[in-house]
Amino acid sequence: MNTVIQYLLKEQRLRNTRFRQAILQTLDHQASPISAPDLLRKLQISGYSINKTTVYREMDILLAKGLVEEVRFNEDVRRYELKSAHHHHLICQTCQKIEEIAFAHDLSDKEAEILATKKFKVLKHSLEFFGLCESCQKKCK
Amino acid sequence: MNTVIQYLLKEQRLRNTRFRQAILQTLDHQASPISAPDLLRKLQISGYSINKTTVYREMDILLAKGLVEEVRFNEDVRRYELKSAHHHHLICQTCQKIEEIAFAHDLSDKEAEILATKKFKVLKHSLEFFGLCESCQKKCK
DNA sequence: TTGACAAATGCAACTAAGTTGCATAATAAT
DNA sequence: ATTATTATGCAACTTAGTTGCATTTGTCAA
Repeated sequence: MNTVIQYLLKEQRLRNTRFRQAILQTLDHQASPISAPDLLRKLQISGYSINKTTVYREMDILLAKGLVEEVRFNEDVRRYELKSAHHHHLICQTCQKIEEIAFAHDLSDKEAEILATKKFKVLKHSLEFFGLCESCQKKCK
Repeated sequence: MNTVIQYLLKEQRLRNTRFRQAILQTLDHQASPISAPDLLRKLQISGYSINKTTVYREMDILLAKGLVEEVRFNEDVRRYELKSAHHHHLICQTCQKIEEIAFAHDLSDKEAEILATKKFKVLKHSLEFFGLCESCQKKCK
């Protein structure tokens, strides 16, 4: 299995279980953030007889250890992605396709301004764009 | 009751019912976005014997008619606020206090860039800041 | 290698948000 | 007042997420 993942587990003192491996592998191969229910289904289809409690608890652990990041779009579910470079998303409101964007836009000046004027210490932010992807724009014409 | 609300209802051809009035008044007096369950509780405490189905359906209607806006923080509930000037929020991760910020930051250049490079037409965005409010910063020291 | 301890897992029962179908009540226009 | 339309209540439902407790599994030291 992925040696980077192996290393991260060692570093965080997390046991190297088959489910944890499978979850991290799946997240790694994922092009966009996935929800716990989707992850569960995906793993079960792949032959793992894993329980939903395990998936939810695992996401909590990985979040706490800083291996994954939680994002939330305009949905009733939380989504997760491996923590890497901080990025944002384009969410199509028609076909629900989610695309990541490497975002050059820097908000640290803004966050400094918020601290100065509002005395609020920003620890993280979320910035997501909702609209129409290229193919859905064409369909709507 | 508020004549602005009255006017909006006329304009949108929405019936002027006591529940709709109460919901709009409540939203109007709200300093930050409120969830449907909270809104329901608030109305019931105020003496309205209103059903949760009504509240949920009402929010759908007001959303569709463009009278309210839906926002979502890192929670399992949707929140609603009267649609006015577009603004963003500071959400304290310790005491959960939510503050609105009138945000001078303009993202339309960014959205134009996204259209040009990604062919994605942005219809709306969400930008929220999570961190520590002034008093929680002091407590954590 | 083995034994012991801590971490991981399954199961069942639970909470809470949000939805739906259908019957009834209230509103607005004529 | 009559009528068509919209709003509402109720009950039953779906789904995400949580919790307590019993059991299994991984890790590490002896």
